[in-house]
Amino acid sequence: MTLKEPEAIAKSGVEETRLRILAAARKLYAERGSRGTTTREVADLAGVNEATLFRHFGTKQQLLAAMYDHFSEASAYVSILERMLEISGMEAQLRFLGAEAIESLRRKEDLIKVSMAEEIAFPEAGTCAWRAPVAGKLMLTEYMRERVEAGELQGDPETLARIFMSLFFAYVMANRIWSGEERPRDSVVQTIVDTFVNGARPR
Amino acid sequence: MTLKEPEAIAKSGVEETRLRILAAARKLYAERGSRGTTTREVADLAGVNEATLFRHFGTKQQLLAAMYDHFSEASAYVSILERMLEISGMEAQLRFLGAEAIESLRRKEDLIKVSMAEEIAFPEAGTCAWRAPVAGKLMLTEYMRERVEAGELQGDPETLARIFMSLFFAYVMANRIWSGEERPRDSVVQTIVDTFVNGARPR
DNA sequence: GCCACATGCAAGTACCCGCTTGCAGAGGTT
DNA sequence: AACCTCTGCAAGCGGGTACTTGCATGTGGC
Repeated sequence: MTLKEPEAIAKSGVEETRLRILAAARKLYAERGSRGTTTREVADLAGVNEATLFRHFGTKQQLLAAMYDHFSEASAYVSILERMLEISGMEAQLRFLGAEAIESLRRKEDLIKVSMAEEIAFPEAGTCAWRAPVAGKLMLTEYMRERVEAGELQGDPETLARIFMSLFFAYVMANRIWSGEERPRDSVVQTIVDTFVNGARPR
Repeated sequence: MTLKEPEAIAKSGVEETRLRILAAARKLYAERGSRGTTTREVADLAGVNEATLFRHFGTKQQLLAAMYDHFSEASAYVSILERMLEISGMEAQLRFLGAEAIESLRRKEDLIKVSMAEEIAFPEAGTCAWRAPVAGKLMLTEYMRERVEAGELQGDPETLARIFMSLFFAYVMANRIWSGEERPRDSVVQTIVDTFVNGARPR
């Protein structure tokens, strides 16, 4: 612990402080929006002095941007796609993808709602929060194109991708409002994918 | 203009003031959220003194509630359902419904986003803003039940209703984020309804 | 021992916001 | 003319908020 990586130890403390602040910001911003949350509250929740918060991030808006950036998980989508392709059978692949989409959306539901509301006032944050879903849609469009060319699906690939994602997007976003009873996740995924692939017409 | 309806003339002026304030509140709240908007700004945009705003609505929160209440159009759904039932053929009915849903959602997109972001901080407003969609889903569930009993569709009616509405909900909400090119509305409706009824599998 | 640095602490600045108040004018009613 | 109601205007109150500053403390590296 003496001379390996000069400022690593100090940095690790610094980094942990940063992370605590970012986590606190996410929690409070998600609950009340960035405008409904004071920097003092964020600092308190992070167990940090307000001055420290400003020394790290400079501005409340820069803190917001840093938060979106840190929690966007844009890279996660690639690994999901890779794991999906290891599964055989289109419907099983789509079910896997749907389940992952629900998990991902649910994890970021709070951020998405905040960014929706603040996208006009603070557009950078909006684009940042949406970066991952947009990337996901691009990859899914490519997948749909292959399915269509293979004769397994029909229609415009981009529209298919959008419809597919819409189903899960709306399921998560509107869950609290529309839900009667909460159904188990796998059953929901099964129903949605089945309807997407086969439609609602009786067979 | 002398003695018909004693305070009607005065009231009409009063009513117009109220409406101007409500419209201004909607515009600004939609742009920046209720917390991001000051009562002074609302009053200015309405061309009204701030004191007048408070004399009308008492509190900023009461203004917000009054705004949701005024713009919710909860009654519109009944007439849409009635007009839909005059059309013959399930797919044509669903296309009509989808087109109306897009129009209605687009008109209220701003309010929905505001209420989404504020539903935790101010739940009453949320329920108020969602009253109309919830009522619409109930009616649509009933419709789906009839289609299923008639053998025209299969599945759980409530789930079918939810899937159907989700498709249009997400289409409007995520339009700005996902859109490549804007497609004509009727074409979009056609594609979505067709996929809902027949699925994406080639025929 | 000394330096560099991250942090806590306390106080403060300069503004902003929701909301109130008192007064005055304008319009219509009786 | 007397009155009532709606409104504008200007000032202000109390509290909050983003952000700053100066100083003290502790910790690890040289």
